[in-house]
Amino acid sequence: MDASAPAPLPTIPDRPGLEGLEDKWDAVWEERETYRFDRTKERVDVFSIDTPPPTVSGSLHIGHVFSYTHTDTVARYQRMAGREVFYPMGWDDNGLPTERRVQNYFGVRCDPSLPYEPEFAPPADAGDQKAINKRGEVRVSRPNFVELCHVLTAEDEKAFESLFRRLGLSVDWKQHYATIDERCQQVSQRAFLRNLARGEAYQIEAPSLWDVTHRTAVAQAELEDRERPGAYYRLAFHLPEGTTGPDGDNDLLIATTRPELLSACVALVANPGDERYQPLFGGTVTTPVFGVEVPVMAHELADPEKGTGIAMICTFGDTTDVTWWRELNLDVRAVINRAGRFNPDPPPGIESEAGIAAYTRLAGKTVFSAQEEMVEILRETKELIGEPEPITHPVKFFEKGDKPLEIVTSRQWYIRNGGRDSDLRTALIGRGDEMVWHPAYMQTRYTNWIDGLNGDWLISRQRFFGVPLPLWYPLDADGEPDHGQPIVPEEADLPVDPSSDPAPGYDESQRGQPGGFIGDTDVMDTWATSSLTPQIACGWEEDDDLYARTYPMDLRPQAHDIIRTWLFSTAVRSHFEADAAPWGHCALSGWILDPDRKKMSKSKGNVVTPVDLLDQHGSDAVRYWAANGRPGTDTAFDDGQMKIGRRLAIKILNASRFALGFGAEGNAPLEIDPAAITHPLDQAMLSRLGDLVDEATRSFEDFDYARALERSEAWFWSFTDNYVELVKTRAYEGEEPDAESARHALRMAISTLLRLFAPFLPFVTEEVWSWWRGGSVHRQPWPTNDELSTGSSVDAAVAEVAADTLAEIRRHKTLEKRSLVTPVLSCTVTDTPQRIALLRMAVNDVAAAARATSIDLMEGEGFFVDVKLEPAAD
RNA sequence: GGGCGCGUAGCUCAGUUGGCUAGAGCACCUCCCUUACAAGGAGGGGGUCGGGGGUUCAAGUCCCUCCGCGCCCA
Repeated sequence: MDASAPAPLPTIPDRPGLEGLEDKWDAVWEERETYRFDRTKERVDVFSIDTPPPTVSGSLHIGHVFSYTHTDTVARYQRMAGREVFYPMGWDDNGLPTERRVQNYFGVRCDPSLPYEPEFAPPADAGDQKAINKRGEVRVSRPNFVELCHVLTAEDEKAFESLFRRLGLSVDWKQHYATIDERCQQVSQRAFLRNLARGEAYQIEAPSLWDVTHRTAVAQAELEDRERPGAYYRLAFHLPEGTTGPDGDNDLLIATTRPELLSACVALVANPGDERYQPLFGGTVTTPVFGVEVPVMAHELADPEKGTGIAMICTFGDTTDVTWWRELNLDVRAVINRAGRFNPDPPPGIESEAGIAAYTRLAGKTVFSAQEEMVEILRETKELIGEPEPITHPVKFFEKGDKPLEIVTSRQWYIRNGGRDSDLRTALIGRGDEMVWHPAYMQTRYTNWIDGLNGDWLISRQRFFGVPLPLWYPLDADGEPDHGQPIVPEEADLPVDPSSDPAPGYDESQRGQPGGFIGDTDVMDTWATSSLTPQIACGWEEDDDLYARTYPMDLRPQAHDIIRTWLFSTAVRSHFEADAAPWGHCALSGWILDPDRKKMSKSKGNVVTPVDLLDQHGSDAVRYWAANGRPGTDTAFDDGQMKIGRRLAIKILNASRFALGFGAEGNAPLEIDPAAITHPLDQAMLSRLGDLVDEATRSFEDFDYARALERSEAWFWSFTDNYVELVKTRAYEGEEPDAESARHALRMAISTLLRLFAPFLPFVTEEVWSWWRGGSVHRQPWPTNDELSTGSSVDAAVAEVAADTLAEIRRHKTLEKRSLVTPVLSCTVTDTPQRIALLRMAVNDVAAAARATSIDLMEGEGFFVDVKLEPAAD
């Protein structure tokens, strides 16, 4: 194995550089299988990582480099710390972004009712927008569409893999998956069928959030609020003859932002404590224009402060309407269809001639124009009171949509997630306690999200590119489907596509025929598949041996904005499937904040891509910047940090060249013999290095890679500025055994430092390691304090006292504006007896580094250095 | 409106269970070609730690409150 490979004869380059290291070492690592997972290792020795599969149809951006580097530093540490790292890579190509891209690129449209065409070839004019516009879209079956998705995503995946290799991710590239590939579909469908069999998945006809552009249902987790201008319209409802309302007349004013839904009004509602409306509860009023009699109800959710304090309930204007409708057992008066337009016929209850006439003016209109029309009608009937009052208010959108969501009633599939079941909710919140959160406060977001759920997880989508729901429905003698009796496939037959595969027990010719079957045309939500990445990566139900060695996984790294979606849904699936938390740790990375980036791209006319950054600064330098971003913390894009990282890498090259130069001309490998390290200053330095190793190890065990880097870096610069300068003369020309002590200590320090930096700067550390050591630095054991022991009990403060003294002499020279090589004629150091005793052990090194022939030591009260320099030449 | 996070030098940020004169890097200024490194080195200036109050022998750190910024949820 790598770790025990024999050390080669040293080859220290004269002018070491960083250029070309990425390509060189990526090829070597691949060839030597440096990061290959050894699946003979037992679970206890494995560290498995549930890598986020990036959306390949999106563009590569600097955020990928940022968070994936964080994970890689941890992976590399764990590998060196002796765990066998299971680090697969997945690609997320399932879902709407890919669907759009494939449609546009190939000029095709998916039609799930079409049968699969085995001979279908991708259109020859793919990518040629003009030609596609000319010929128009070609309709293809869903399996053919999915094939096209594979063709295009394969290209995208290459770009991602290339970037990630270049970045030096220590991924095992033999282990990979794509969320639309056959294996993932199989896992996704199998998990769904098991949910179904256990009653965790169910279908129901219910109002659900609906995006009219994409014509699909969406889940609560996919919502976002956007501020939109709107207005309060005050409408006059009419009280029964002879009664008066709070305003003392026969009318009852309600304020609404959606007057167009008046025809869908099924009740009015006010807060039970609202004295203005208490006399009306239990009674009825008549709607303006349509003349429908609706009840006046009381409900806690009605806000007395909002509008006139009484609201109209419509089926359905928003999610509160759904709650009221459900809890108050109201009628349905649906008016908006799946295209976001008003139905052709008035809803039940509208019977008056005037009402029907008014509705006819709305029929077929979009929500937007229906509102204009409705307001016009209300003006005509003088039932719009006063002028609309403009406001801005939050409106719910599908996160990928650009029109406000509507609510329509449809048959959809759900997976239970605690949104309607407090026991399950408690259990899922409890799963959060089984994971260690990095940083810890991120768990609050998880808990809060679950606490705020108000329904189960809607997983069916009326889209094409996704994993199909593995279901068929029998058709009765009239050709009507019986949704209550779904037909499921055998697990052995997965994956299935019900739009092209016949239902078990039926023949394809019976599709759509009375007495035959139809396939469910829906696909599952993307998250319904990506919530199974631990099962997918670990070989659930297809490779029990691998599964036993890797699941539950050790680490889920991800961005904090998708706790509510990816993290939570994964916890749901593992809870049901394995009765376990999916991981022991989850690490949430922050975002890249870059207010100036837009400016840059505007003024310079080009966007900085990750590949450009790697080209410009080198991978180690970019990784250095990324690794400085603390767990969970948003970080500014800063190419200044990349320059510093580059400098650090160069410094490592040069310091190593110096430290390893002694004895490198010989015909033997360089040795590190702790017994040869006899000088107190060398022993003190290594003792301090041991402290650093302890701290870096603690930090990494706590997933705080940024601290490990910061401390190692600070230590290293101090090492080169002080220790290296102090021992330089002794190492070059000192007497034995002191000279050998310095040389062995330098080698031991470099060996340790290379390993401490290896997780951050994999290329430069590997390069230097190859000069004089065998195997890959990335397969070496993580350094320990023990291995740095020289068996001495020297007070490590020797190193500080010597460095302090040297610094004073340097300061003196600098303030005199003299070169640091200016000879010191005489020098007297006064310090406390303890410190003088320590300094005495290293005073020869200090004198040599200071260019002093001798240094006098005096015991006194405090630290003072008296220096006389050789007079300047002129 | 609720929850979470943040506010420390011109900039980007460290600062652990409260504990010496609050740190680093970048930027700025001065000096230095010194055989690992000028893609370097030595030094210097720069902060009432967002405001106020409290606890304590001691507060950047703990508590309260206010202000500002960001994210999530209603």
